[in-house]
Amino acid sequence: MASVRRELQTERGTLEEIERAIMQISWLAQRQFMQLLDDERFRLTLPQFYTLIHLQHVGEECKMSDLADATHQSAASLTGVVDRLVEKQLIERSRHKHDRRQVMVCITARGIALISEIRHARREQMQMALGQLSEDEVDTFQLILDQVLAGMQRVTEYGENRRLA
Amino acid sequence: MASVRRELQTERGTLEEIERAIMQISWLAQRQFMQLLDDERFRLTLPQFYTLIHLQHVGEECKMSDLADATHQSAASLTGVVDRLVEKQLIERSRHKHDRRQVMVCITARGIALISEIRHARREQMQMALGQLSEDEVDTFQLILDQVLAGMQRVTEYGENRRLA
DNA sequence: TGATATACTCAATACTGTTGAATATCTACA
DNA sequence: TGTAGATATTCAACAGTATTGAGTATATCA
Repeated sequence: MASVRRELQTERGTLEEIERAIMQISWLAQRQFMQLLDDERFRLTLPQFYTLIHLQHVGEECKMSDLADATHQSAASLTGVVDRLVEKQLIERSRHKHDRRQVMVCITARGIALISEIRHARREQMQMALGQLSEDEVDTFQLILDQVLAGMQRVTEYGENRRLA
Repeated sequence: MASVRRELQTERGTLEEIERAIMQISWLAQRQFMQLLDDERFRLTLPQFYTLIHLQHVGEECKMSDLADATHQSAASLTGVVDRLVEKQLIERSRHKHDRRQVMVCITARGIALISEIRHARREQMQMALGQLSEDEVDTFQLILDQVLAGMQRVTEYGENRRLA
């Protein structure tokens, strides 16, 4: 941590370059993925996809509020997203057995199948994007990405804590 | 390129991990940045910001259709985005001198100042996200990111070419 | 001059995001 | 037991953005 701080003070270029690159990649990645998801086979939006994939990842039924936290959406907008996924029969809504205030959501077999199709379609794009990297670079990249992801999750938590204060 | 293809066939885990990490980082980065831009000081949306920052980057007036291409938005939605930026006096619209069909857009001093403020606010988040990386890792990360960005831009171009065919 | 191409905007519709209010249900305490 | 307060979710109203296709203005070329 200290090393980056120091570098930031003395030579601010690299960090700004990375910031710029991450922003551009994020924007581009979302745009490209949005277009892929708009294909007639899928007809999903980004929030719908990220909601669906989280449900597939946890593998069991999930509380609305937990789902909202995990996908970084407000409970209010998640309601609409879930409405549309239920309509497409990709997920199912139910009530918690004991606490009937809680709405539980679960991915269907159809939802799992769709995600698998999307991942397959996505692979072609990823191969092209990462095609110029050597094997070593791919490995290094993965390690660094994991750390960046962890760092970004810290930012989110910090922001939430600060909001409470 | 060949090396990644080969690895994909033999051991598909790494590439999928990277795919997952890039998707998560993109989603998270956009969400976090969205919240930052929603601050009362800025009140911008993501499309508005990326449009503004492209205008600042080119530094001179820019045709609507070029701006749409560069920011990966349709001409139709860009019209609305530009409307709102003009309303906030962050950019200005004018007509091309010779070809009066073309609408030219240019960032104002106020727009430049706002971007500078946003960058400054963003820096805190980035420091926290990248804080765990060593200096070497930061340098390596930057080099790899540039290649990934180039790769992703190839994907976009490929997609556009294929759409024409 | 008239036909066609180009550049952009507009209109209708769908989805997502925000806020704050409304509803239902649970919990705890007198 | 009954009721106040906490919790979980939805709803309603509104703004922004994406998509499509139609409409308008201007330019170009025969």
